[in-house]
Parts: sequence; structure tokens; C-alpha cells
Amino acid sequence: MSEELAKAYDPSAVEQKWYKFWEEGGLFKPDPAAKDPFTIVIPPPNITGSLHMGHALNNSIQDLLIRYKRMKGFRALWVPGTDHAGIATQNVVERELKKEGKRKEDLGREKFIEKVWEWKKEYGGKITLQLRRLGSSCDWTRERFTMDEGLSKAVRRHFVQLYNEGLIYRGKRIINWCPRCQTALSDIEVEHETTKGHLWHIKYGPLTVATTRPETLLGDTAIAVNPKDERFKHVWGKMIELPLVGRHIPVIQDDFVDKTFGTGAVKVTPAHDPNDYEMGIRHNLPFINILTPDGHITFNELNEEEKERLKGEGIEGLDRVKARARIVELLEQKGYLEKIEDYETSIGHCYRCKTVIEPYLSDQWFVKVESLAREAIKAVEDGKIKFVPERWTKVYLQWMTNLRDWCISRQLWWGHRIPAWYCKSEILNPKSEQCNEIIVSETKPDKCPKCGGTKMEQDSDVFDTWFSSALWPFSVLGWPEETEDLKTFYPTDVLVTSYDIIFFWVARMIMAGLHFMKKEPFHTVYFNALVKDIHGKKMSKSWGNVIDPLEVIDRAGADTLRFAFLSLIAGQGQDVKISEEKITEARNFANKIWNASRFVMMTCGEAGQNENHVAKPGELADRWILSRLNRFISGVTSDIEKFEIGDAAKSIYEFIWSEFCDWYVELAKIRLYGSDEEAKKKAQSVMVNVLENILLVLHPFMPFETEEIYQILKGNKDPKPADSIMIKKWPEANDKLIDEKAEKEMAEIVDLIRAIRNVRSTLNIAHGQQIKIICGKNLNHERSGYVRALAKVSEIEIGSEYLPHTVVSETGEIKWGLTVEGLIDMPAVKARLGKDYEKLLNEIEKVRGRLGDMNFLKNATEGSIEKEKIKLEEYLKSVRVLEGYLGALS
RNA sequence: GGGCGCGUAGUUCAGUGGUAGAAUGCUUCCUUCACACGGAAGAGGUCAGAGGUUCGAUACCUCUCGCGCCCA
Repeated sequence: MSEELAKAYDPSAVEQKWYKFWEEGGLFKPDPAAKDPFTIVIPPPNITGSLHMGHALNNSIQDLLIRYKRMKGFRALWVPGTDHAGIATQNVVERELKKEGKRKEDLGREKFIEKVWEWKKEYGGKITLQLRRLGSSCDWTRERFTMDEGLSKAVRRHFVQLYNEGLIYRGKRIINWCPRCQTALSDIEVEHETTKGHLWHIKYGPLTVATTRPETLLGDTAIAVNPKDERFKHVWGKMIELPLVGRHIPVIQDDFVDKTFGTGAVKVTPAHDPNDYEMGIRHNLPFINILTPDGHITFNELNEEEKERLKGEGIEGLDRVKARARIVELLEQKGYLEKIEDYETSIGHCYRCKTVIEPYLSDQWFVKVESLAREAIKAVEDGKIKFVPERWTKVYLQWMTNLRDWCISRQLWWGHRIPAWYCKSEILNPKSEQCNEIIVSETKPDKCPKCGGTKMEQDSDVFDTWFSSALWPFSVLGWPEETEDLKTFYPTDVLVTSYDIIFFWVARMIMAGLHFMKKEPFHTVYFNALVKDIHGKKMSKSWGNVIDPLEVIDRAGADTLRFAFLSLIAGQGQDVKISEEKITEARNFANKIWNASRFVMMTCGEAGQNENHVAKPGELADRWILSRLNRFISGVTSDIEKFEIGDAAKSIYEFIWSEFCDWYVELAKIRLYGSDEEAKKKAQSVMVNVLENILLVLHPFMPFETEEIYQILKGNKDPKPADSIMIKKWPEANDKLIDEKAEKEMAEIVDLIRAIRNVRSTLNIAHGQQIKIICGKNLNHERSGYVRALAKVSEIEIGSEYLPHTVVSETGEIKWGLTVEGLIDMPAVKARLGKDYEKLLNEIEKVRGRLGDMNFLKNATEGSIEKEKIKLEEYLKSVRVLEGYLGALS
């Protein structure tokens, strides 16, 4: 067997094989024999996306949880899928078209949508293949796409039901408009950025107003001042002439105006600013739109006189940026510009294309969120949904309590078309008007319920993508149909996502889940960190600091990438900083596991394990490692249950490397290479048992390698799906094997061996050279064997005398010295021991001071006083030993 | 402007009201029969700064400074 195993672990040789084995074996499907369901729905990646580090982290965590629960005996289901990502996908396909010199308008809506579907077929599945590379144990037979037939039906139901309940309305409002994407955006799709700009002071008749957007002057319909601002008493209610345009506009009083901003008087442009819009409503002002949808100046809504006046000024048709420059130029020429100040302002950008957004007046569909939000707040406040880390709760609640209505219509082609129809039938009245009835229905209506006409046009807009992903936890399970899956797997259990979509997605799923399913969609939301480079910078192509997860998988294996991430997750931090070093560390760990396993398989062969040797371990090393193993199992189990994944990974690393490999394996070699056959069998049994448990606990972290080793260990030449480690039982800690005494005794031996090694190293004793030691405490055969083997000691003499030419050290209860005739570098050893001695004296002084301090004795707890006393005794004991050694050295 | 997170070894991070930890890197030694993607030993820290609470603070509180993020 040993000859077959490579010296180094090669992930590329095994990963694809095992993934195929699992998937074809149907192991990703929930086990119908298992009773309790455990469900995760994947945060659906955009079809435009390819696997980046964020996905890799997010899916490593999900896979860890689902594999763990599956092994725990749950009916574990992880539903995968992808999101149609309206704007992003449309942008991508438009770019493709542009390469051919075409625009989407050249194709027309239907042809364009066909093109997007084609693109989706060709490239859209890429990311799901990449998720497989990572080892994700999703049930691919249940894979969904947000524009599937079923999910489309769900979205229509979503809309129609909310509409019928009066929670959706259509209206002309100021919304965020992206002039490049030419669509409305919701408030959270706008990214604000503080930018250095200017404040232009412009003379409006007798007043001076300050503005950051002089170009919107064309649409001004009032000037506003604060009603408490007596400075402007003389102009209250007066009409003032608008510069350049000549329009006469009133001076209004509104509490909104900040007396300290600029001059205290502000221009009001109700069609181009959300606050001005509100003022416009309050004061019944006209709304004059001066921009085209693509952000150019239009005079369409100006009156003839105004148009005439502005003709020839070179403003009309300019884009926003140029228009500003031109208007400022004109104002200056005509003496309207008083001054320009530097000013920092916050400017909104489209979250998809980074174009500066424009507050824009248009007809859109909105969801009234207040009542939905109230439920969603309650569910979290009542603890029905918990956030991990907990601090996100506050962020969520804060946002939810200040929620404005959600604009859900998008002026895109790719997406779920809004199921609303406008009746275009002419009705019989003197003016022969169109009926214009709005019909909201899941399917195309046959005729208008109002006029009976059949001429109808569907709304040309589509829904915000998030309006469909809000339904994800139940739409993927079949809703609105009452499917078996929906009954079994809803509500889901844990949602693993990154915190940057807490508002976009998490909050909306909670609202939708509570509203439509009457039950929160999950009980726990685990927010994973964002992946940054080693300096904490966001990874981006332009920075050149991107690490490609697929490249890492190719080079070092998926297990390596997964473990690197999982061991980095810690505490409450917001970022995970991944680096080449961390990846190397995880790769080395994978190799260490491989070699430890190789050693076990080489030395234990087909011996297998004898339950008796494990249930009643005799030798100290066996009792110790089994005790440690069982602590380890229960530790990792509880860490995972508490979502302390980084801690779990760290204790795995620690146990395997520092305890199993560094100590147990080395100690076991004494028997494995010894002549006592019975002792050998015991060591083999324990070793195989520990390894098997290690593999089981490690499996959710490193699925591929553990499967590979497990099958070899089990001697399965042609494993069946039922043999897979994936579906083996998660180990349970056996408290009976926890052995405090063995752990304490072993700790002493470890200390002793370390101390001897330390002296050997200080004295430069050659590696192969055996030495004699004198030990102050009787060591039984077993333990002296450990010391002989691991510290390269040939002879252990029991005695308390410290002879000249004897180098000594101390450790815990065991006092020892070692003879090293002829090999002495006394000053070096003396110096080292002297340092320990100084340190010890220092500590003794501190403890004595404490114990002599009346305040301490009066105030400290009894326990801590007792502890100090014990400590002092120990220090004193040690210091006496050290003094003896130092004396012997001189 | 409001809020959140962070500041501990060269680096990345744990951590605890009573002697400061890991990994990595660094130095030295070792190709010994699982592993050089390895083993052994070692050096390395005014725990950001200033106050306060306390017998005692790196830890708890307040402020300051620095870094990052979110919301308005």
C-alpha cells in the first residue's frame, strides 16, 4: 500500500474525481431517511459573474455548515442557483453588441432579450461550474434561476398580491435616475461619495442664492428662505426674476431651509432635487423638467418667451457637465455671479456603472414598505432571526426604521416585465379619450374590466432584480405552488451572506418571507466578512492585487483555499485579509495531513483498529491522545454550532499538527518500530482511530483530501456512494476518555523533553549524539522511554546530586540534570539559566509585594489570594532548584 | 453630522482583571527510515496615547490620535 502513496499531496489528481463521485452518487441530495431538515439557500451569484474570492469565502462557509449538518444526520439541503442581475447583465450584453457596432435599439426589445438568453446559455453557467470546483455540495438537481418559469410566476404573484393589498402604487415622483443605464434606481442602489465641488453664489434680483448645481437654474420655480430668518422679511412673498431665463418666481418660506447654508436663501428646482420636490408639493410650485433621460438639457417644458430668450445662448442640448460650465459662464458674463466657494458635497453614483445619478421626476412603481418593515423589525427584535456577528442587528434595525418607499420599476429590457396593463381602448364620451385603466394581473387580461375594451398595452418596465430575489428562500422551493419541498424545507435555517447586501437582500427577504409565508425565512443570518488583500485593500483589477480563486484551486487545491479562508475567519472583524503566505500555510497543512496519514497507513497497514485498545487505553501516550482527541471533537463541534469557524479551524490545525503529529506519532514510533507485537497493535489501533476521527472532523473543511485518504484508509478500491466520508456520522466526544491525569503527566514529559532539547541546542550537542541525564524524579519505564526517544538520551540516572560538569535545568515537578562530559559550553548555559533566574526573582518579588499589601488582602477574592500563595510556593521551589544548578555550574 | 469596527511580535491575527499567545517571517542546527510543503532550538512586544475605575488594567470606562466602513 505504501508504495502507491505519493510523497506529497497532489490535489489536482483527486478533486475532480471525488466531486464527480459525490454528484453522480446523489450525495448532495437530502437524505429522505433523515428526519430533521436543515436548509441553506445560496446567495445566487449574478450570471455575469465569475468566481471571485468573495464567493469562495461565502461558499466555503456554506459548504462547511451543510456538510457538518449532513454528517450530523440532518436532511441537509443546499439549494443553488443564479440571479439574472438586470442592469449588470444588460450592460454586459450591450457591451458585446457594441463590439459589433450595434446598439440594443437596433435589435429591438425582443431580439435583444433573445440575445441575452443566448449569452446566458453560453456563459451564464460558468459560475456554477466554478462553485463545483470549490467542492460545494449543492443539490444541483434543484438549481434555480431567477427568471425560471416558476420564479417568474412567483414574482408576478408577489406584485399582484401586494398591489391588491394596497401596498404597491404607481406615481410620478423624484427618483434616482442613471442617465447612462437610463433607468430608475432605488435609494440603496446609489453610492454616495464625498467630492470636492463648488458653491456658486448667484444674484437673483435683490437676493443672492448659493447652489452646488447652477445648471438646474433653468428649472427653478421659487426661492426659499427659512420663515424664522428675519433677514429676508423684506422679500417674503415677493416675485423675483430668474437670471438668464426671465421667469418670475416667488420667494417662499419653508422650515426645510437651513439658515446657515450659503446666504440663507436657496433656489428651488422641484423637478431636479428631492428636497425641492417636497417643497414643490408643499407650496404648489410648477415642476419644470429641463433634462432628457440621457442627461442633456431640454427646453421642452419652458414657455415660448423663455425659449426665445435663451435661444442662441448655446445651452440647449448640452450634457449636464457642459451645461454647468456654460451657465456659469453666462452668469458671469451678465454679472449675476457673485462668487465661487470651494465646497465638499456628497454625490450619488450608479452602483452598477458609477455614473453620477440625477434626481429625476418620472412615473414609477413603488412598494409601501412601512407595514412590511414593521413586521421585519419585530422578527429581529423578538429574536426570531439572529444576526451573527450580533452587531449587524443594530445596523439592520436602524436602516429599517428609516425606510422610504421602494422604487421597483426599472426602465430596462432584461428582467421580469411588470404585469400591469394600460387599457388603450377609446371610450365613448364626447372627447373620445382613451380608457387608461390600469389592470394588474398575473396573466394578460382578456379585456378591460372597466370599459370592456381589448386594446391593451403592457407596462414596458421590468422589476428591480431584488424584487425577485427577495422571494428566493421560498420561490426556489416552488412557491407559489404548495410543493413538498416548500413544506419540508421552509423556513430555511441559516443564510450565509456578506454584509454589503444586508439592505438589498437580507432585509427584503425577511419582509417578503414574513408577508407571504407568515414565517421568517431563516432563523440565523451569518454575515461573512469581505475579502481584502493583505493590506486591507479591496481587490480590484486596476490595483493589480487580485488573487483568482480558480488559479489557487488549480495550483494548490480547493481544500487549501477553503482552509485558508476558514482559518482566517475570526472575531468581529469586517475584513478577511488573504495572502499568498496564508495560502501556502494551508497548502503545507494539507500536505502535513497527507503525510501523517501516509505514515499511519504505512505503519498500520491492514491492522485496522481494535475497539478495546481505544475504549481502555493503557499507555500514557494513548490515554493522552485519546483524551485530547475527545476534547478536540467537542471543541470543534461547539465552535461550529456557535459559528466560531475560525476557532474551529485553528483547533484542527493545532490538534493535528502540534499534538497528533509532533507528539503522538513520535511517541507511537517507539512501539511501531519496537519488537513487542502486542504493544505495536495497541499503538496501531489508537493511531488509526485518531486519524479516522481527524478525517471526519476535517471533512467539512477539506472535503476532497479527507475523502481520498478515507477511502485508502478503509481499503476501498472501488468505493460505492454509501462508502463516502460525506455521509459518515460526525464523531461524538466520549467524556469517559477525557483523562485529566494523563494530560497533566504528559505535559510534564513534554516540558522535560523540551528542556533537554533546549540544553542540547544551547550546548550544540550534535544531533545524533546520545547523552546521559540525571533526573531528580523516578521515571517509569514508559516515560523514560519517551524521554530516551524524543530527547536522544541514552541513560537516565536517578539522583538529586548535581555534579560538577553537569548541566541542569528544571521543569515542573521533575528536576533533572544532565551530564555532558567534555562537551561543555558553560557560559552559554549559565547565561540562559541566569536569565530564567532573573525573571523568576522578578516574579517572586511581584507576588510577595501583592501578598504583603494590606489592600490586596482586604479587597482581592479569596480564590485569587490562594492562587497567589500557590504561585509563590511554586516560584520559590523553582528558584531553589535553579540556584542549585547555577551553583553546580560554577 | 450620526453610527459601527479596528489599533497587541517585522507581518497577519488570537487573547485574558493577576508571568503576553499562534501562524508566518527571521537566526542557528539537522537531509534521521510520514512529511525540507519537514524536524529541533532561539531571538523578537513601553499590548496606539492620556486620564479614570480597581489592591491590581493590555483587558472595563472616558477622551485624544490614527486606519477602515456604513448611513444622512
